[in-house]
Amino acid sequence: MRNHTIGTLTWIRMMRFTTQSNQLSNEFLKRFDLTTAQFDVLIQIKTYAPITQSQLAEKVTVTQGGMSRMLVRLEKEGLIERKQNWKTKTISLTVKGEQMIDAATPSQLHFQSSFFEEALTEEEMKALYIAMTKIEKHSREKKLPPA
Amino acid sequence: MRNHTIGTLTWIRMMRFTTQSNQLSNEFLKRFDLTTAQFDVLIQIKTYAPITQSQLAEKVTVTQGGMSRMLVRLEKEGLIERKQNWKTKTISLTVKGEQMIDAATPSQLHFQSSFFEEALTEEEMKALYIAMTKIEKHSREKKLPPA
DNA sequence: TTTTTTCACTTGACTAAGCAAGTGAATGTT
DNA sequence: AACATTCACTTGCTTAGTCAAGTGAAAAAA
Repeated sequence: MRNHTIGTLTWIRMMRFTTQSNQLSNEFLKRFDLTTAQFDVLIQIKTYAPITQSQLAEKVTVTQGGMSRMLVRLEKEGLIERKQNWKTKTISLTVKGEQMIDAATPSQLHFQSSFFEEALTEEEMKALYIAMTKIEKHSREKKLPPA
Repeated sequence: MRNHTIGTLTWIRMMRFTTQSNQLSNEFLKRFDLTTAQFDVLIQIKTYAPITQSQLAEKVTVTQGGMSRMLVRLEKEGLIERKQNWKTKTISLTVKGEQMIDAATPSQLHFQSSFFEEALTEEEMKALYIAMTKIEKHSREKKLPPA
């Protein structure tokens, strides 16, 4: 089991880190009665409202089905509103939703950054940012190798 | 909504990338009848067997409950065996499980690396590896800030 | 020896997501 | 006008995971 190249080691460290940091983030957001996934969706709505479900799904890398369910939960909690508009549903925040996201945003963004800021130097962070930008873009365009 | 520092931007790119790459990875592993989560668990078992459930859970950053469920599925598929040993259950691969993981490992590891290798230079990859090692370690030790 | 504690694992109720089939309204086609 | 297509969204079934309460057997305490 020494097939592990620098690439595969990076991959598993990144996977472990994201699950770990997601868990901590969820724990952190409990004080605002939100989950990481909900925070992510709400902040997109706040930025782009009014927006349709499919556009929203695209922005957070989720299928339409997943988005449909997420929005049902958020609507049940009274954080968002959906209006039927021609054949589209337009999504926007309720007052309650706006208050929650505004309350949570500063500390949550700060918490997210702290994972990097506490472990890296200024230059390392810049390099990491550039690398992630490239990798993320590449992965969006990547296609499966043939079987 | 311009609270976005380099840290928060890095965070969301990394999150988007990992979900994206997980999805592609799942699609890729379909040809071996596996999911990414299953591959991850099986390779740990192959490396560390015989191992207990809690140790395994720790290794893949999952709760004991989550591991219990995962192993039930893998056992139902006939990929692993669990033996009651004193109060512990010891997990090991079946022949079928061993065959599957051996068949999938080379291409899956190569596929994982390709996300980085195709988008970065040699130096960038090294720097990324070092950064991820630091960050991952830091996140394991990180504690929640006080409310 | 009985009782309590501890420990490894399981389970019920839940969030989150995927895929694929289904629904229902608007728009095109014949 | 009647039928077919497209499009945005929903829904059933499944994997994957969380938390917290529950189980059952071994070890420690009474």
